[in-house]
Amino acid sequence: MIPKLNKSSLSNQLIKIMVDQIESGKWQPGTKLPSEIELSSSFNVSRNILRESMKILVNFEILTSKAGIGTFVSENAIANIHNMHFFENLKNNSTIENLLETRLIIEPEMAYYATIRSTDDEINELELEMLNNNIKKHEIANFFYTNDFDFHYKIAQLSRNILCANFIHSILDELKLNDYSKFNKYVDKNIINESLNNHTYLISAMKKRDPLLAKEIMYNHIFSRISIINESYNTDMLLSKKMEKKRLKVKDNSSI
Amino acid sequence: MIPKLNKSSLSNQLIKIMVDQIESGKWQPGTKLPSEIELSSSFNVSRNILRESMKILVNFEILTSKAGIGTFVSENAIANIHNMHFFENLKNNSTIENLLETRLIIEPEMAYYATIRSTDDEINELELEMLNNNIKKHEIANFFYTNDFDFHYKIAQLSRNILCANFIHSILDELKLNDYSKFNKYVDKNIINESLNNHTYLISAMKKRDPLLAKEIMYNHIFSRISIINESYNTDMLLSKKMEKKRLKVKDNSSI
DNA sequence: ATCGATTTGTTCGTATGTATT
DNA sequence: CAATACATACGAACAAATCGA
Repeated sequence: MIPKLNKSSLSNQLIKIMVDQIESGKWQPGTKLPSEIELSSSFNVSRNILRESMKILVNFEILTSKAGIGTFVSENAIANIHNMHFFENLKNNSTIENLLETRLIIEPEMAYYATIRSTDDEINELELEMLNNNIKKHEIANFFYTNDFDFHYKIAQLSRNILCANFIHSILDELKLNDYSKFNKYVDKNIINESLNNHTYLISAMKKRDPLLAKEIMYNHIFSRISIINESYNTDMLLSKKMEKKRLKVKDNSSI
Repeated sequence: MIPKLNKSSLSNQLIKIMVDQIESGKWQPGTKLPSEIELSSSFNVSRNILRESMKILVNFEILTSKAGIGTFVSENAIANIHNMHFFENLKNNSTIENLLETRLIIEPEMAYYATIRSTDDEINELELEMLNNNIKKHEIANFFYTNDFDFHYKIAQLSRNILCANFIHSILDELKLNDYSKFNKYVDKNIINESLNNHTYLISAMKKRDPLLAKEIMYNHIFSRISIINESYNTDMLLSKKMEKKRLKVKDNSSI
């Protein structure tokens, strides 16, 4: 039941052609394009199909159309083409190594900023939701990971850095889609409980308003999770990070 | 000569409506939509307009169309809606504080990974380009910032983390667009030279294959740049980061 | 200020190719 | 094979916005 590949519809080909025109500098930012009728005849397609392609580029703000005047290459077309490529890579070319490594880079900082910027009420609410989810996971282990991602996304939101929060949201989504099953394969009760303890520990750090501790907990939390997957896959992706870890002085967690 | 706001074209309204349908759960992932004819008549628009809207959602992989079968809500529609929102926020709702803070979060790690993953040839090439750009900047100070961004983007590329590299690329683009002039306003010869020294220093750390040093240099480099802007704007955005800096032990740079 | 030319925005009718039954 | 349902694609037309004479 695998559907055929799209073999690139006409409008997709048109998009590529037009983006190439801009990237190659033949269509400079600010210049006015030929009219839709001219373009459609020169591309040898109907005006409707051309419009469908242009609508997508307009949506990315690579082109801008003004009724009665014409269509222009937008002033920041190149930046928006980068954005489009970024978006495409996020969907299609993201490896699990890249995704996990990105979490390791960003999420500890999210914990840091969440700790210094969230209100007491927000922390309490986060704790409540976590406790509720912990109860649920004892019933259905599968649900645990969904909630785990939720917890991480909420931390990112509390950081007040919308960009990074959105980025992490997309990263977590992508992990859910690509490797949800693989994640679950290597999970047992002990790991779940360790993960939950980390969450509890992190919240306590936030309550103490100790951002550096929160950052460290988040780092170790994600790192240990990656290590499990890493060992299972027997890859060497994070070997260097492991070396770094030895050089970090890790605080004593026994106080909790 | 300011053009009127679009007052949301028909297709834009349609996109919003359809995304709402999916986000609210009325259109579940995997379900088949009514045919284009039915939809266009129930939305009271022509088929072409409907198709223009659907093309955009198909492009985001929120919907998928199969000729002869129909259009479906894609299985990972919600994730892709997040991506779409992420993309919109990146374009429209990114503040300079968010952008700069994101650089401070990610770029030091990019320097870290670039140091352990780039080849000797790549480092040499980077150095050559930097030296060439340094000569140029002495002639036209304005060009300096473009080249500065280029340098930072190349470091990110060398990290081999495509996701973060793309992200940083978009961030840098956004900064160029939004605040290029403001950046330049507070720049004098001394700052440019300090910046150049940082770049040289960073490359030397990469050559020594000292990732932690590279990371620290990058952090301090971006931090000091932000501080300049920060002081000029007299905001308190990075107050907490300043406090943290006091707690970091900074290596002695005199060896260079 | 009106008119006409140009261009995008929108609609309708129709034909074709593809998959299901 | 035939009938059906649907997306894909084309062409002609009108509406609305804009600009210049």
